[in-house]
Amino acid sequence: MRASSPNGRTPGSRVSASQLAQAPNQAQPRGIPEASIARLPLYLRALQTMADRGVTTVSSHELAVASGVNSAKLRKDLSHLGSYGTRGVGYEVAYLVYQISRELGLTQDWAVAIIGIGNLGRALANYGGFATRGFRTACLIDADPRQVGQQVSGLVVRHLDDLEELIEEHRISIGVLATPASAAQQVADRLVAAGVRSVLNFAPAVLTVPPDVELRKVDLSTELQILAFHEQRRVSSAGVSA
Amino acid sequence: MRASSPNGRTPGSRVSASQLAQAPNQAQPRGIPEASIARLPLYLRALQTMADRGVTTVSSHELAVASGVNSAKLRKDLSHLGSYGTRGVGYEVAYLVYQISRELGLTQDWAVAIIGIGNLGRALANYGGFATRGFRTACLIDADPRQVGQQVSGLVVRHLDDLEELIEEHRISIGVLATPASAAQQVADRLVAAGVRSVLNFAPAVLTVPPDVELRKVDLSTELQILAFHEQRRVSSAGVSA
DNA sequence: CTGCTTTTGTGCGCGCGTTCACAAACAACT
DNA sequence: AGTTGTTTGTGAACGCGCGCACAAAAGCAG
Repeated sequence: MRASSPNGRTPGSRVSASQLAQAPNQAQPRGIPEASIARLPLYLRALQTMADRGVTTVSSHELAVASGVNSAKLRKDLSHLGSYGTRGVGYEVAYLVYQISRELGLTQDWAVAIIGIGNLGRALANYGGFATRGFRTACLIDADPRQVGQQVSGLVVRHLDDLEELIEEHRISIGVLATPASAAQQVADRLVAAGVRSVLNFAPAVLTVPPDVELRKVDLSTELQILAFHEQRRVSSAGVSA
Repeated sequence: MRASSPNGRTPGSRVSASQLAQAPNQAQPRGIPEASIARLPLYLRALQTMADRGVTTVSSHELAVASGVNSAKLRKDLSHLGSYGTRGVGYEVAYLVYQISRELGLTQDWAVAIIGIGNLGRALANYGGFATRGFRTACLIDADPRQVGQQVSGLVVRHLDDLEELIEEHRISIGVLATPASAAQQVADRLVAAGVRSVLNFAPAVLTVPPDVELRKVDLSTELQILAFHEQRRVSSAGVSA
């Protein structure tokens, strides 16, 4: 086996104002740490893989290795959603899958709208990982008249003008922004105004949304730049390979 | 103006074993905190936008607002790469752009290989954000014979069999994995064996790499699941809107 | 040259998250 | 039933990162 990968971090930046400086961060009914929540999808995927292989029971150590995290961290994460393990045995895979799915809200289906049907938007529309995890891509929206009317992944691309109407019609709860950076804030504003309170932003722009809107951001080039930093440090500290 | 977005987090999970438990984490020559590095690309983008608008000088507060972070945090981040500000005035935009670029290693160009030319791989290949930031997509690789030979974004897709050869030929330093989850580990192994020490993984799989390889992960569906969690909590704590 | 304003750079405290380490709990076996 | 072995759940310590708040520094005005 290879070296373990013990160090997981929050995957994706939470940009929402869920814990402002002056907000006393009042204890929620079920206060699961944000860092734990970010790892639940990881566990869920590992568990589903195991379930597919017919595994019925798993220890914290096995699941930790499969998820690439520390086993103590894993147990603490799971303990936040109740005591679903049996000491001396481990966890029942199927039951744990259900509990995590329930906690993440994946037992219901969420209607997702993708705005910006460029290369990335099209990739997201075709991405199978959404549908299998309780997310339903309900509508595709673009501002370019040449895109409108085209069929992508079984859906007809609609025009940005109809955004508000489409959101209400399809009961969209999550908006995915794959627009150019210049249009992102404007579209985000309209999404928020139309009632969407969860936004996933792929556009390379800093967005501002009201505090009650959850905004997450994925920046592809940022990731590459962080890699470049480490690569560069390696090169400069070692010798330059001519 | 809108509500500020004060809370930035590490954008993307660092999965590499750069700080193992027993490793004493020896002080590097230039020990810039990982959290700071992750924000540098953010500052850089804001600064370049300002430079394009002709702004020559910027205060920490202005730049902080444009980047969506706290101004003290911003100053501390910048202080890690030297004292490039003038008290009472601010920072010179052009000089700061240069310093951050240099620190991130963006003054040299990095050859990137994208493996897996499906929807996502194609989107990445066409993504303009890479080229403008010092990254050069040097080759596209796929295992599917039907993809091989096709032209995508000005490059001909090559077969996975030639991976090692292509990496050496193009002096690839960064590998981007956009393969199905089932193939990701196998390809990662070959990348590492061929000398690639920076890997960006888009496949929904937990990869294991040697400790000296920097592995970062972007998981699209994980982000959606985290959004779903918050959305669900909102729904369950408030009343259900019939 | 002196005093006032602005903005950087940073010392310090605080809170969160991670990890170790151990006791409680359960199964299996004699 | 008692004993042994395994694994969970968690108390406690540690370290990192964030943000406040302030002193040092630079410009500017008179």
